[in-house]
Amino acid sequence: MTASPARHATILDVAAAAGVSKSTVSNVIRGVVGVSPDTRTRVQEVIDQLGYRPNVLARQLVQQRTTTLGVVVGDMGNPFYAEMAKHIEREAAGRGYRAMFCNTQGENEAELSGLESLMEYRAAGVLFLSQPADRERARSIVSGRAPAVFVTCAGDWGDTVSADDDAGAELATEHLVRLGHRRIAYFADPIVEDSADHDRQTGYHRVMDRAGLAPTIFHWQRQPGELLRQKRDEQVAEILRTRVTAVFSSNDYGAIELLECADRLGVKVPDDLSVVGFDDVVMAGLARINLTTVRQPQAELAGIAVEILDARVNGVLDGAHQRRTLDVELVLRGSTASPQP
Amino acid sequence: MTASPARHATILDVAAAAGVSKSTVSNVIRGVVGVSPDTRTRVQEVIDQLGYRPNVLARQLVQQRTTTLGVVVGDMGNPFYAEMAKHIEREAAGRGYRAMFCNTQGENEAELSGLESLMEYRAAGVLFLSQPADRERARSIVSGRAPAVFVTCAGDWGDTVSADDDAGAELATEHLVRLGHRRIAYFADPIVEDSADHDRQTGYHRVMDRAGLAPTIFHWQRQPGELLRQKRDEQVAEILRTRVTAVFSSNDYGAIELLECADRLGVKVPDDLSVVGFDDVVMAGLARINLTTVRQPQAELAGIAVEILDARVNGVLDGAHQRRTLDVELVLRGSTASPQP
DNA sequence: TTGAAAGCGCTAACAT
DNA sequence: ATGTTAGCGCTTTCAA
Repeated sequence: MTASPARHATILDVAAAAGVSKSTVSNVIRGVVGVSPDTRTRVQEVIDQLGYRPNVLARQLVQQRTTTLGVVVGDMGNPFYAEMAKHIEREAAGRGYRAMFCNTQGENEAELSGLESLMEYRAAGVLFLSQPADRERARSIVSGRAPAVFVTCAGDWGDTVSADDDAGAELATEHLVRLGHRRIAYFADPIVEDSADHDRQTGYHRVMDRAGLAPTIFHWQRQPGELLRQKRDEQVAEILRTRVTAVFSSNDYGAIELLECADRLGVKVPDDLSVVGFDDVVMAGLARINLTTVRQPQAELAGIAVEILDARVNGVLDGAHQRRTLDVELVLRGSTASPQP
Repeated sequence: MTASPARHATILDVAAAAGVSKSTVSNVIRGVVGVSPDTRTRVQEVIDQLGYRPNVLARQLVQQRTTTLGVVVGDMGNPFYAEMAKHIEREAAGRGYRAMFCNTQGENEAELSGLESLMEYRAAGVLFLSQPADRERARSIVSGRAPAVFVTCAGDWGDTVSADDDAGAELATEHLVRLGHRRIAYFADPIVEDSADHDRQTGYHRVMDRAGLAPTIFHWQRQPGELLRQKRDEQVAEILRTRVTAVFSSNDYGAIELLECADRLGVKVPDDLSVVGFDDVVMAGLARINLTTVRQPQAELAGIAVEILDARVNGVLDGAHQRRTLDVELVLRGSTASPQP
C-alpha cells in the first residue's frame, strides 16, 4: 500500500451524494431540529459510507472560536507535571476541548514561540502549569486574546488554582515539631514556582516561630542541565553538619534526591534524619522511597482549572480573576520519626 | 480588568492601517521576495504595533494541510510514556509542528473519539505511543487520511519505530546466565505492547535454549484499576517457591513492583533474587531502586518517529512502511548478582 | 512591485 | 423542510 492521498470528503460531496443542499447536511451534522427523518437518515448513511468528518478548521474559522486549549508545561518528564498534564487532558476532552501541549523545558525561547503559536491556532484559552520565565512578554502575547489560568503557580494576569501551600507547609512542619525535632530545615528546590515556594516558606516560618525554633533555609543548587552528584552530596553533608535532624523539602523531587544523598553518606532515614516532601507523586509511595509528604489534589486542581477556563471561554464567568485554593493532606509514611536521643 | 474580548487583528486590519492590499501583507508575512523594502518595513511596523498574528486555521484551510501532529498515548502518568511524550513534543516543535495529545487511559471509547477528533482537526499525521485497543476501527478512522507511525508498538498499517526488543531481551537474559543463574523466569507485564512483549520473550527463549535452561513465563495479573497488593505478593511468593533465582521483567514498572514485593516478603535483592527490567525510566536509576535494566533510546525513538512522519507528510517518503529498529543497551546496576551458593 | 478576485469547507441568517 | 447566499481569514493565481 502506498502513501495515502489524504483526501477528505467535504460537505459538498455528501450533499451531492445524498441529493440535498449542503445546508441540509450541515443541519444533520449539527443535529438541529427541523430535518425530516427521511432526509436525516439518508444523509447520515452517506456520511457513514463516505467516512465524512466535518473539517473543524472551517467550522472554527466561521464560528470565530476554537475548542483548542493551550497547555504550557515546564517539563513533562517531571512526574508531577506529567500527572497534571494527564488530568488536564482528560478534563479538557470531557468538556469537548482538545489539548495542545507546549513543553518548554524552561527555555525562554520555546516558551514564547509556543505561546505565539498557540495564539496563531487561536487557542480558546491557555493553561499554565508553570509560570513563564519572561512574564511580561508572555502576558503581552496572550493577554487580551485568550483567558489564562495558572495552575499550581501564581500569575497576576489570570485566574489561579493552586493547593494551599501555606497550610501544607504548616502540616509538614508541625508534624516534625510534634515528633520532637528542634533543628528543622526548609529545603528549597528552584524548580518549584516562586509563589508556591514563598507560601510554603511562610507556613514553615509560622510554625517554627510558634514553636520558638530557629528557621533555616537551604537552597538546593541545581546546575543547568545535569546535576553534579558530588556537589549535591557536599551540600547535604554541610546541612547535616549543622546538626539538622529534619528537613522539609519544597517538593518530592528534592526530597527524593535528599534521600539518595543521605544513602550515599551513610545517614539513616528516618533514624538520623527525617524528611518530608511536597506533592505526593507516585514515586513517593514506592516502598523503597516511602516518603512522608503533603499531597496535592492533582485531579481536583486540573478539574477546577479546566472548569474555570471553560467558563471564561463561554463568557459564563466574567470579571475579576478567580483565586482558588484547594486543601492538602499530610501523608504519613516512613521517612519521618522522632529524633534519636 | 474584565474578561478579554479576544479580538484578533486580521490581515485586512493590517492592510488598511498600512495602506496596502491584503495580498501585500500576505507577501510580507510569508517572506516572499518581490516586496519593496519600504513597503515591507511599513507593513511590519503595523504588524508589530497591532500585535497581529496570522490565523493558522484560515491558512491551513486554504492550504489544505495542517501542521498538527496527533499523538495517542495510553497513560501519560506512566513515566516511560511521559518521557516519550516530552521528546515527541520537542521534536515536533523543532520541525514546525504542534502536538495534540490524546491520553486514552486504555479506554476504547476515549481512543476512538480522540482519533476521530484528530481527523476532524485534519491532523497531518498521527503518532501512536501505544497500540489502539480496537485496531480495526482505529485503522478505519485514520488510514487513508493521515500517515501513522507506531512508536514502541507494532502496527501493521503504518511505519514503526521501536527498540530492538529481541536483542535487549538477549542482553538481559545472557547477563543473568553469565552470572550463574539457572532458574530464570520471564515476567510479563500486560501493560507492555503485545508485539514488544512477544519479541522480548523470543530473545529470552533463545538464550535459555542456547544455555540448555528451561524457560518459565509468568504473567503479572493486573486488576483493572487498582492493584491488589496482597494478590501480587502471593504471586511473587509462588514464583519464589519455584526456586527461581532471577527474573527478567518485560518492563521497569513490573520490575519495580517486583522489588517492592520482594522487600515485603523479606527476599533480598540481589542476594536471593536478581531482577532485570526494560526501559530504563528515570526512576530505575534512583539509588534506592538501582535497577539493572535495558535502556531504550527514547530521544532517538522520538526523533526518528517524527522525522518519518514529517517525510510522509511532505511526500518525501513514499511507498512501503518503514520498520526501524534501534539498538538498546544493558545498564548494569545493583539489582543483579550471582546466585547464592 | 502591487492589487483584484477566486476560493478552502463550513455556519448561519434569510428565502422559499 | 430545504435551498440560497454571504462571509470567516487567509493563500494564490492572474492582471495591472
